[in-house]
Order: sequence, then C-alpha cells, then structure tokens
Amino acid sequence: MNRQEAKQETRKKILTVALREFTDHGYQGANTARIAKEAGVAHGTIFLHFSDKDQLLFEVIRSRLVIISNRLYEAVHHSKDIATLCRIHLDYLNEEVAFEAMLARETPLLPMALQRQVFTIRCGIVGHFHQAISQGIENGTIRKVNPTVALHVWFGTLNYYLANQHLFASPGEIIREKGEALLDYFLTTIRR
Amino acid sequence: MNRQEAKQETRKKILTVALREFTDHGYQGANTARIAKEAGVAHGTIFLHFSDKDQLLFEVIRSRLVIISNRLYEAVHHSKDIATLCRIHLDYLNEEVAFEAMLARETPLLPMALQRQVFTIRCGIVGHFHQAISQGIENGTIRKVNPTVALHVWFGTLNYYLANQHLFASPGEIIREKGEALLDYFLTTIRR
DNA sequence: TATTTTGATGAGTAGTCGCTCAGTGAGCAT
DNA sequence: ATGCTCACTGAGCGACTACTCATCAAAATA
Repeated sequence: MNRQEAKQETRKKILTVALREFTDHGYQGANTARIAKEAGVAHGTIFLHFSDKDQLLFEVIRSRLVIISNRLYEAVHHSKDIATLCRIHLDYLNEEVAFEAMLARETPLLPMALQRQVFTIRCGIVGHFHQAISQGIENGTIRKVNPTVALHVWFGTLNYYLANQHLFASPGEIIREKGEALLDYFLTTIRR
Repeated sequence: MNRQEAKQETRKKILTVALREFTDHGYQGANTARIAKEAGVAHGTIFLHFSDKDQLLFEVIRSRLVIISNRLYEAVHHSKDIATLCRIHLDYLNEEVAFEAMLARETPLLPMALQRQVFTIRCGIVGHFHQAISQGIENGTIRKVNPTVALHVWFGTLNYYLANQHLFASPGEIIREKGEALLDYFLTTIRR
C-alpha cells in the first residue's frame, strides 16, 4: 500500500467510527478524542482529514443519506401502491433503526445547512408517496384527503416513534412493535 | 417584605429567566451563569434554590406542563368532544409555540429521569383525549380505530411540525399555518 | 444592644473538549 | 546513500461551564 492509499484508508476508518459514534451519542455527544482512539489514530489526525467536527459529521450523515435515498428510490420505483411503499419504508427503518432514531432526535438541532440537505433528500422519497396517494384518490381506492397532510402524518408519527422509541417500546424494537398498528391505522383511515 | 417572601421572590425570578433561557437556547445551551446574570443574582444563588441545572430546568418544564394539563382538564369537564379538545390543544400550542417547539426538539435528548417525568405529565393530558375518542366510538360518532394509535398520530404529527417548524412554515407560525389542515384531516379520517 | 441565623455573594475549582503545532519517522525521488 | 516530503503523533492550550465554599451583611431573635 502506497502513502496515498494509506491516507485514504485512514480517512475511511475515521468515517466508519464517526458514524457509529454519531449513532450512539448524537451530534453534541460525539467526541473527537474517542473517535480517534476507536479508529486507532492520534487525535490530531482527525483534523488533518476534516477541518473540524462539523465537517466530519456532515460527511458521515450525508454519505449515509445518499445510501438510504438510493435504496428507497430503487425499491419505490417499481410499485405505486401506497401499502407497498409504506411496508418498504417500515422494513428499511427497522433495519437502520439505531441510525434513523438518532437522526430523528438530532435533525432539528443540526446546523441549518445539514438540516436542509436531510430535508431535500427526504423530499425525493416523499414524492413517491405523494404520487401513490394522488393516484389512489383518482381511481377511487383512497378517500379524498389532503395528500400532503396524509404524508406528514405518516412521516411525522414515525419520526415521533423513532425519536422517543424508549418511551414506547424496548430499545431497537419500536418499528417492529408499533409499525404494523400504525400502518393498519393509516390505511384504514385513508381507504374508502 | 420579610426574608421568606424575599427568598421566594428570588426563586421566582430565577424560574422566569430560566424558562426564557431554555426556550431560546435549549437544554444543553441553557447557561446557568447567564441565567443568574439575567435574573440579577449571583451565580451561586441558583444552586441555593436548585440542587443542579437538571432540577432547575425540570421545575421550569413541569410548571409549564401543569398549565396545559389544567387547562385541558377544565375543558374536559364541560365537553368530551374530541374536536373541542383538539382545538383547545391547538390554541394552547399556538400561544406557547416557542416553548413547545423547543420542548419537541429537546425532549428526546433530556436526561432519562427528566424525560420520564415529562412523559408522565403528558400521560395525564393524553388521558383526556383517550377518553373522548373512546366515548366517540361507543356512541358511534367515531369509526372503530385504535384510540392509542390515533392519539400517537395527533401528538406525533404536531410534535413533528413543532420540532421542524422552520422547514414547514415561517418561524412561530407553524400551528397557525398547519394546525387547521391537520385538525381537518384528523377529524375526517376518524369520524364516521 | 448583642448575638445568632440565613440568604446571598462571586472568585475559585475541577473537569470537558475542540483544536493546534513542533516534532517524528517511514517512504519516495534523485 | 542522502535529503526531502508529508502523513501522522500526542502533549498541551484555551475556552467554556457546572458547581463549591469561605465570607459577608442584613434580618431575626434574645
């Protein structure tokens, strides 16, 4: 391994550990000294690769969101049925429950630039849901509700569950324990 | 004013300033030195009245929650109609939007003990809504939905709006701009 | 008036944490 | 072999902040 490859390796190690650190301790709680220790590098090394803590965590969250976005985009591309979309969404949230819970808790406190990026990436996902509901209303399977509000209800309630998961369920089990009931409620209230 | 009255006055001044401090800067950001300065007392005085920052902010939050709890409790004596309760709830949130938005953002990050206490106080409020929905189902005005999930939807979506208010509306206007549409959606989806 | 009680003071302590920078040594070109 | 480059090191800096405690002064009490 030459020096440039080694440097990239170091950077990657830091990013990997930083993701876990953010997931476990949140934005404020993430500790650069601990990240360095866990990654097996000196504390100062972090600041050779990233100008400051903000930029490091920005990079971590952004890269994560891109993965999510792509995955949901592909999954969602094939079906326009709202029930299917919701189920795919629940499956995804259940797999990434630790990261998504932390994101739900921390997003409102993130630097505004990062917050807007999170929101923009989410908009792409929400668009598919919107289309599915509008189509359902047109062909008469869904009652005449405001599609935007319906989506805020779906995403909002899930966000609420994730952010406060330990008040509603055993840790890490929130989607498994509450997802089905929410989906059932959501579908029966919007379907004709 | 005797000494005991003066002491109570000091305590009250600290609480008033602490409420504004928490509303403006959140839990982590709330600064005990700044609170003391704003309240016109020495820094150490705060810790004569409150064992630590946690207890001070808990007292602040508790006193606020008691207000809405009492207000809803009184309202529920006159009416057990879910629409009325929701409207009272929206009115309250609109009046206290800055504090409630901060609470929505910060609750998941509070120390667990404080979080549980906030949750317990909220349970009293939620109880009133639960009763109204159950009664509505019994007398046939409300469809047979899971009342608990319905409440999570109502409180969860409002929480989502409040926590991310600046993504959905002009600052401080979130309830005014989105409350009516949400109430309309909520009622039409649960009513027969 | 003399003494005790007590609420208030604010400089000081101890701990945390992001970030720096002079120094090190392995790798690379010549 | 020699000298240079540069990724990396880690002790230490400085800023911040919750909390303490010796001290004070005014009010209550005797």
